[in-house]
Amino acid sequence: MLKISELSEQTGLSAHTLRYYEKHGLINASTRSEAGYRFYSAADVRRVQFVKTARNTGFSLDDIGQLLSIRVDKQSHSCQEVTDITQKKLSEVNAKLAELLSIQQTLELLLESCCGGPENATHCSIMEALDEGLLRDEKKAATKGRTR
Amino acid sequence: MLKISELSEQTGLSAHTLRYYEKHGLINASTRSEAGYRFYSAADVRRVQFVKTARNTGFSLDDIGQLLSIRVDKQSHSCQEVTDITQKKLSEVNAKLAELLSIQQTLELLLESCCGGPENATHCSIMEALDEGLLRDEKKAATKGRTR
DNA sequence: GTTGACCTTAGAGTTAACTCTAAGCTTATA
DNA sequence: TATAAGCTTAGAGTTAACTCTAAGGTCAAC
Repeated sequence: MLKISELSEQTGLSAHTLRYYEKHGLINASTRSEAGYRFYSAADVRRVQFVKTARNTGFSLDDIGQLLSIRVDKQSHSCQEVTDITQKKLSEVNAKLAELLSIQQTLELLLESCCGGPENATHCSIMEALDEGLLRDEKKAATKGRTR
Repeated sequence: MLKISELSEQTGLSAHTLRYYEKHGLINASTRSEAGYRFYSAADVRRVQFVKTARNTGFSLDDIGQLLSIRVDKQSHSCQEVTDITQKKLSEVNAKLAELLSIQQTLELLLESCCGGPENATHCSIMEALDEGLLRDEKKAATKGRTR
């Protein structure tokens, strides 16, 4: 049986976070001392590690709540329920990735366009691009054609 | 001169958001009516559009505050200041991308490993992987070798 | 002159996942 | 036995960027 500080050490989660997870119904100490101190069994530790792994895999605490309720009674749940949760998360991740990749590309283009030197920013092409809404790069390519 | 609702329509930002940006020092209505109504000039509108573009490019409101203070006095600032802000943002984006790509890969592996069917989750490989900390895939490859 | 749409402000609420604080027990060590 | 480290709870604070509410003033139209 581990005290909360020992569980914290084993899992790398702070005691605060462990209590927070408990308050949100994700984990529990299967016993308490007379004085109310939490004591964690080996099964408790495995559950906490499950939560940590799921967290590292990008699942929200809400998702993890669902996964845990499947975990404690696997017979009553299907693989499809598990893949549904996983697929939903993957879709979210893919959406976020698409957004970030677009931003990354824009930032790289901006950095390429600017000298980055000590001269003053009067003609800074990053500032100009932001002023013109970025997209005008294409729209104005014919009309104005300013690059670099 | 535009009223706030008209500016909202032109920019796609809600009147609430425009007031929020003002409260945080990003924008301003250059004049007010006697009754206190905000009126935005063409220059005001361009500034708001700059903010919106920068926002779409991933910059935080804090970053944008810095960019705006360069924008109003370009002579006193260098291109390097602008690229520094941009580079910092790109680094953040790259870090986030790396994290998300790793999560994406993990989720894809999980989905590949599971049948996703209506059978019960007793032997669900996603649940098993989360139970075992995912990484054990490699570590245990020699000892146990459970895959699929 | 009275609706109704629009404007104002200050300030509270939202989201997610912590993170920290305060006030007060408990336990181990010297 | 006294001190310090560690535990308890309830609840507040943090972050970012909104988003909404309440209470009330203004303005154009009928």
